[in-house]
Amino acid sequence: MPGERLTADDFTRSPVDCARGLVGARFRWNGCSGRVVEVEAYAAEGDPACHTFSRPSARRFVAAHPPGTAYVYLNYGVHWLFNILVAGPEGAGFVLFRALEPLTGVAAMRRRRARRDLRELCSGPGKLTQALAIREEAHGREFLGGGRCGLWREDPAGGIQASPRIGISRARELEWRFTLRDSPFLSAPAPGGTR
DNA sequence: GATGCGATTCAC
DNA sequence: TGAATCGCATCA
Repeated sequence: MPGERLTADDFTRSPVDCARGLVGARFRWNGCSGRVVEVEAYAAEGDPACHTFSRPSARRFVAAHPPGTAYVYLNYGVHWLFNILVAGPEGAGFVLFRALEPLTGVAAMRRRRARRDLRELCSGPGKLTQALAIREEAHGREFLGGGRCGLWREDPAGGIQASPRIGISRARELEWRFTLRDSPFLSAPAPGGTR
């Protein structure tokens, strides 16, 4: 049973707090849903790995949209990556969704992914957008209050681990990747300690 | 206008 | 281990 629904207000703390607080949450998107088992935080200020560091367009996006807005972009010219905009007194940034534990709509996920194993459906930022059919049309959308999409708080039973973010070249020292401990649905094992 | 680089995934 | 593939930033 999902807990209370998340609103834009839940994305007004720091990007790190928002990311950590999302682990375990139920994510629903147009008939599919999953448990959030892996996210990363990116800070608009002082984080060289964040798009805002080198992209004026990302800075314009942050300035022009409210917290809770979807930030979706094409990576490597191949994969759509899904983020949620964070904006508040503690700073702005993004939470990148990196992996889900599939819960409902599994047949559609399997069809879109052309994979059968549950662990191969949403175990990566590009995989989960393909499984849930999240594409560029979601970019800039306020989806938290929608009837078919949204997030619901849920206890991260098992605990949360913090570890370095994946696939970045800058600011590797920051442990801003948050994973549900021992989940078999992660994009990669988490080496970090309990947090 | 041309060049280089990715918050990745999958096949080889 | 390397190809696929393209928007955006940077430079000429």
